[in-house]
Amino acid sequence: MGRTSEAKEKLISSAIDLIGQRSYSSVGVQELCKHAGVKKGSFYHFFESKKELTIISLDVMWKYYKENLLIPLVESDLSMEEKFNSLLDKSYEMSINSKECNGCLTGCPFGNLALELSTQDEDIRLKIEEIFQDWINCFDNLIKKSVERGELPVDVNSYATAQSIIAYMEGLALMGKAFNDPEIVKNLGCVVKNLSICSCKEN
Amino acid sequence: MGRTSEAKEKLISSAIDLIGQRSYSSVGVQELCKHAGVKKGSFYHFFESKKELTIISLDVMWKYYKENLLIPLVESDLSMEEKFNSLLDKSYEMSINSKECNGCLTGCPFGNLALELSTQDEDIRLKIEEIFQDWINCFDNLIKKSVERGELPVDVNSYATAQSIIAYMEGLALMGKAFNDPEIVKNLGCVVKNLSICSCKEN
DNA sequence: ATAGTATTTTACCAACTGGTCAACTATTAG
DNA sequence: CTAATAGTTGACCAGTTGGTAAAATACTAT
Repeated sequence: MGRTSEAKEKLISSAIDLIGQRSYSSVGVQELCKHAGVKKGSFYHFFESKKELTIISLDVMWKYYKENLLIPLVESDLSMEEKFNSLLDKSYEMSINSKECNGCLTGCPFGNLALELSTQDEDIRLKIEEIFQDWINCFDNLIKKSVERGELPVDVNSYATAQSIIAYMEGLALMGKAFNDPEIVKNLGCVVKNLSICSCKEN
Repeated sequence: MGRTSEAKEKLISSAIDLIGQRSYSSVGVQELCKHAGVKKGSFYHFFESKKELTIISLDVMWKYYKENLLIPLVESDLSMEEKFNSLLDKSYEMSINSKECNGCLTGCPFGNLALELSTQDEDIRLKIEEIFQDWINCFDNLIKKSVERGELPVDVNSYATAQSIIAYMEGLALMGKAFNDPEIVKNLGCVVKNLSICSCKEN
């Protein structure tokens, strides 16, 4: 009953766009509303706060990334090395695209908000932790399967390796953003395979 | 002539404290002044803007880190592996300390501001780029000397390796902060030596 | 057709933002 | 002792912040 609305979806995608390109605190509710073509009253009809919208946006982004990139890749019949190479390629491609569209690298939205807000907002930190945890589990499974297939020695610590790879990818995104240079993301990408091959043994 | 003042130094160290623990945009000029015990008028007597204070604070922090940690370590007679281990230990120690004092990991002040502001303020991004560049050059020299001493094969790309190590350290700091867990910094630290040993060959 | 409801709109709030300015005061070199 | 100067103070600015509340409106299921 009552009328329908696209305001909620429009606000979520505005949040993804604007906060992704800049930061949480540089984007106000006002600007979010203007960008979405929605009045402030409607904002607070659908969301109890800017923080709630941000947490929902994080979920939407993660779900999208996972379903459209991660899962298809994990389920492909590429070798583990090819899978990580493909992921790094995508990373590079997104950097190039970001620079063309916005003039600068926006980096990883999860890493961005992790560094901006982890010390200030425990709810947002927990959401990001949950996302990273899910991400780590994906890679952990991928590496375990790779061990089963004999691509990797049996004594690798798959969990620590998964963590390391994500840490390294986040570090790459950070350096790329700091230098505003997609080539950094490309040139350092090759290291990932070594991380997985020779890094984390069980102890 | 005229009177002397400690206001400038007090404001710089307040900026290092407050912005380091939270973020650039969550700390206002007002709070900075209150923390430093200085009136707003004095703030703008010494700094033309919050941004200028931030850039000066970045310089002060980097100078301190370089002179008190990096240079002594580079000039020590430890092996390269021991040097990086020592650096990671320091990183872990600082995480532990940060958690005890503030209840959370504050991470790397350069990485924090890089992700928060790189897309928004080109002057601050350039200052951070300059700092990272200096950092990379330090590690590059260290690795080159290590090659000369025969600790590393002659075909390593010292510059790319230096970049990778810093990227990985920043990634570690990010994950530690996101999980609010110093043990992440510790457990993944061991990977750094593999990065330098088997990662970046010239091509 | 209409009752009920989901959404939209507008006006509003106090607190705070970064920044300005002119008057005032303490100090120091000559 | 004094004049020039460096530093301090508090009042002020316009614009913005996240958030509220109630009335108006458009839609939808019956």
